[in-house]
Amino acid sequence: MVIASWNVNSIRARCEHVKTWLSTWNPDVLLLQELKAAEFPAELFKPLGYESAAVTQKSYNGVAILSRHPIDVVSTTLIGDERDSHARFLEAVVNDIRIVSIYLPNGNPIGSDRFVYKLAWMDRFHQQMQIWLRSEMPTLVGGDFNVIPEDIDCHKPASWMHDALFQPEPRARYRALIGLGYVDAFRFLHPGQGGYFTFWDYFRKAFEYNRGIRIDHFLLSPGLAERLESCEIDKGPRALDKPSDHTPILVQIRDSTETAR
DNA sequence: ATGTCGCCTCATAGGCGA
Repeated sequence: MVIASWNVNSIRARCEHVKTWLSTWNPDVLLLQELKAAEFPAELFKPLGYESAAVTQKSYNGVAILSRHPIDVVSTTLIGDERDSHARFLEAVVNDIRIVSIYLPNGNPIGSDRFVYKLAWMDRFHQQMQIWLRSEMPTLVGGDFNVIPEDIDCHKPASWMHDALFQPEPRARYRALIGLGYVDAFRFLHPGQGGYFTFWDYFRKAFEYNRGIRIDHFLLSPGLAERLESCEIDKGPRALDKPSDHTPILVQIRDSTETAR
């Protein structure tokens, strides 16, 4: 089973890119973030064989799950704060795997209310991740985590020193998720390898010089990590005309019936 | 500080968020 994730920075602006990419790769599941629209255009993807579920709000945020297989939506909100109205979380079950699409708060500037919200969101997320570990269901969380996990996950640490994505607090919280037993799919299969990014700024020819950051991640529960086959970043869409500032990341998961090698 | 996108509106320019 192939599962991909892509922050599209507006689904309206990127619908042609997404359709082309789906017909090229034919993933079983595609997680989307930053829809930036009140409605998700589900009908655009049905002719390609994808059903969808989405959590949306006007102008900001928004997450979705596209799938060739039936989607059973479990939750559209993150636990721990009923007043949190941001569209950043969608939990579903597809093919006996819990699949979660997240758009973690950016948190800039440091020290602002938005930074406080980011840390609180990560604390609530940690709680939810802990609860999931107690269930039988294998879990995959994918999306824009807005966290640069380590120094090798950015082109030049000095350039990100004053950015919320690179601060000790969110990075410690990301490490704590790994501490629970979750596996960062890309880093697990490509240990110690720098220069692999999922986001490049629109300005200063950042993509041309590969000045980027790795902030779109897949976290796999321990049992699911044993079935991890591959994890790759597809830089292709970032090179297109009118691109998103992010590019897709893909994981391949073996069927649970297949025997381990 | 700046760069560049995409969204929205006391809308065709400017503010906000990223």
